[in-house]
Amino acid sequence: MKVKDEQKYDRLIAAAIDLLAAGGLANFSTTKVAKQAGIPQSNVYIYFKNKQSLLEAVFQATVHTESVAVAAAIDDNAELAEQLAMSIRALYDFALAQPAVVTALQVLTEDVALKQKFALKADDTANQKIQHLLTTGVTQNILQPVDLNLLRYFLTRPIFHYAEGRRHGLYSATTTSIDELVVMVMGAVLQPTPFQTWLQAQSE
Amino acid sequence: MKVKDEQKYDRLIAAAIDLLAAGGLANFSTTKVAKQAGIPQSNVYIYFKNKQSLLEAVFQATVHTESVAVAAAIDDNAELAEQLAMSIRALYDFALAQPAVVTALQVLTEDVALKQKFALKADDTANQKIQHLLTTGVTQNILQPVDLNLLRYFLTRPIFHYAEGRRHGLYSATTTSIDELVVMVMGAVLQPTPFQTWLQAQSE
Amino acid sequence: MKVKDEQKYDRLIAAAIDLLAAGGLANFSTTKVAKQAGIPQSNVYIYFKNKQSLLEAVFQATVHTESVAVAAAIDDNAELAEQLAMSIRALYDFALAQPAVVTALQVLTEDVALKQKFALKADDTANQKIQHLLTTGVTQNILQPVDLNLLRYFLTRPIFHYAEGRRHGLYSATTTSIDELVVMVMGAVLQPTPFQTWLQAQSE
Amino acid sequence: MKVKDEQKYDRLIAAAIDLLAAGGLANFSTTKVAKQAGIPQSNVYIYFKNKQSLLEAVFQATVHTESVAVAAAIDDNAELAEQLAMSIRALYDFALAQPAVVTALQVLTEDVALKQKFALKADDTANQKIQHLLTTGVTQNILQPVDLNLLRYFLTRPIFHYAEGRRHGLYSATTTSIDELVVMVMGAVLQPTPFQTWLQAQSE
DNA sequence: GATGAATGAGGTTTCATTCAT
DNA sequence: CATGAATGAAACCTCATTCAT
Repeated sequence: MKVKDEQKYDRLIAAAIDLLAAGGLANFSTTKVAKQAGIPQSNVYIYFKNKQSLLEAVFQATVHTESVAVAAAIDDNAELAEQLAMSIRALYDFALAQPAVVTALQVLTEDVALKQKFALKADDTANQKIQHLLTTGVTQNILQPVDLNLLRYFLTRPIFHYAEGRRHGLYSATTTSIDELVVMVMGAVLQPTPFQTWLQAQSE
Repeated sequence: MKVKDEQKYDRLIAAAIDLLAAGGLANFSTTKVAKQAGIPQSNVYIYFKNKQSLLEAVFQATVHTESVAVAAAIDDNAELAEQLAMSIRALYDFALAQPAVVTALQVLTEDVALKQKFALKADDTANQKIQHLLTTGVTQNILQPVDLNLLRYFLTRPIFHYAEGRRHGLYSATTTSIDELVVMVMGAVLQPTPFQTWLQAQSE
Repeated sequence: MKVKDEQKYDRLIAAAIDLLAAGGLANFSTTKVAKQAGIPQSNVYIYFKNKQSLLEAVFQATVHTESVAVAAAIDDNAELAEQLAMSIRALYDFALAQPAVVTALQVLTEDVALKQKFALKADDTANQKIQHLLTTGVTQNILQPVDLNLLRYFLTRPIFHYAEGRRHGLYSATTTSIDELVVMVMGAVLQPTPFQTWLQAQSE
Repeated sequence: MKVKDEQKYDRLIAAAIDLLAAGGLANFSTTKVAKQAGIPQSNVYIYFKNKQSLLEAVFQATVHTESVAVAAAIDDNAELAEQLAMSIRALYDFALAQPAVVTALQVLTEDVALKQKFALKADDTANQKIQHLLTTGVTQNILQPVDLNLLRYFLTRPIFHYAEGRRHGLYSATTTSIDELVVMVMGAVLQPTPFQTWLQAQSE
């Protein structure tokens, strides 16, 4: 089942991302993916076992792309809180640069029927780095002592939402800036005292 | 579109909610809705112009139910910050009590293809009450001075996410309590100083 | 089954004519007729036994309207050939004045499934007058000695076709005038010698 | 849309022609076509993009068949007027030999909703030949100086009408012969003088 | 491995007609 | 008589998946 022509494989993934971003899961079909990729319909089943399997691959690909973009933007030498702020801004930039990837990822993550069906690849180093950042933050009493999934939720979903809102004109830089969003997210994930500290560091 | 037999209308809405909650938009069909409601499929078109129109009705119904539940739980005499905290808890209770309604609402709100296609009914008084709360909060420099949509996002989505996580075992009361979630959300939406004030009021 | 509210009856007929003219039999339905007439769907079955019966009534109505218009325009004192020419021009004027009626009639007459299912009302005096004209013409060796139906075909269909062509820009007055069409039709229905005579009378 | 199994394609076209001839556009459906062709309904969409596209293919096929039959019967060495007379008789013979093809073509040509939606294939040589005949006739002052579409109308529709009338008993050889029809059509399309000339040539 | 063909199920919508009120 | 509701059939079209070449 694996990959003779890697170029076609990639084209299928890319087409699937575009399709998901444009119409959501409800309008997603192997037929459309193949057409968009310029590949015969039945070829989808050479590269993927079935529709579900294709979606899983899309999930892995988008998570990975996003993690890499975010991890790359983090300065390891900065304060932990500052590293988080950086990750938020990086995610925002990424969401503006690659809206389809982000939207596709959101579609897949949000879907009721697929929820938690997808297992994250354990060996994604970029992903691990971010995970490590959170663990450390909790241990050092900088971050709220809650489940990492919840922290991650606050650090991603609102940013996706805001980025999409900006792209579609729901938000504008004047009514709601990215700086304000960063403050809000930091206010949620940081413990009160580190939050104050971080705020003062910002205003200097 | 005048409806005599309101009972069937209601059954269709209820069936649609259940279906959306169970399978998302991708697995939603008028055929299934009708079957679930125990009604011939073509009857759906007596009560609704088309599929889209049915979804719109579901949207209105779920928004309304949720707004009512939340608005009812708010004590008008409490401090504004405290009213917000109440609304968060009310929303959480509602999400646990009526998970299907909340999930259906989320499915409809989150969908790429439908996004912002649905117009909120302007005359929903429960909804207006919450909107008013936010406006006042911003004017009085208690809430972050951002677009009301973004405030509302923070005040709903994370709660839905957490409630669903609790229901599915992703979160448990010991690793992450609702109290902690309330603090996080308040940290996001309140301005730093009112946040501090509110925190102290909590610990007393 | 017959007609309490004659106004609604007429509205249904008129709506049916418009519908047939706009979309042909393939897009004709009792649902659409009722909607166009602003009348509840099920009311169609008060005024007409069924769809077929409604179409039959439309047929009678359109044939009658057309016959009256044509018959009224014929000068009984003119030469027989000239009377025919008048009828051609009258039909053309009528087709331009009431395109929907003419098109609906054509749709009904041309349809394979209905063909010759409709019996012409025998008591239509306007219709009888034209029929009489043709009989006389054949008897007097002015018209070609063929079946009256065929004469009538030549005296109507090409005119409908031309009128519609004019309305839709297929023909224009400069490339093909109504005068030329009259000559062609007269050339078809008149016997050669009367045709020559008629032609000379024209040029004087 | 490349077709391997041309046999099924042809069967679909043939089934469509029969269906159109039997019931007109109003009773035409892909379901029925498929059933008549002995093929699953969804297979229609392997060979044709949609219903409209199937009808277009039927149109091309019938026009082509008819043009070929007519063109083949024309003796290039005969007088132009005589060639036209030949084409009329050829069309009549064709209409008797292949009534379904002719009726289907008429149904498609006459329909209000489809009118002028179908583009004639420019590369149909048989069709071109007839068109050339008409152009020449007009240039040489043999045919009436009108739009070619109108000439073509007179040279086809009445013949179809007559042939169908014969088949259904509306006309019989004794009341109205094909010879008489030829004279009528020639009287319509020829200019008066060539018409006289042609008539005399006939009686010799 | 690649591809066009095949297929049966399912989806949305419209319809003609009937019925109860 | 008028009308909204009801219904089952049928229409068009798309899909996921399999198969033969």
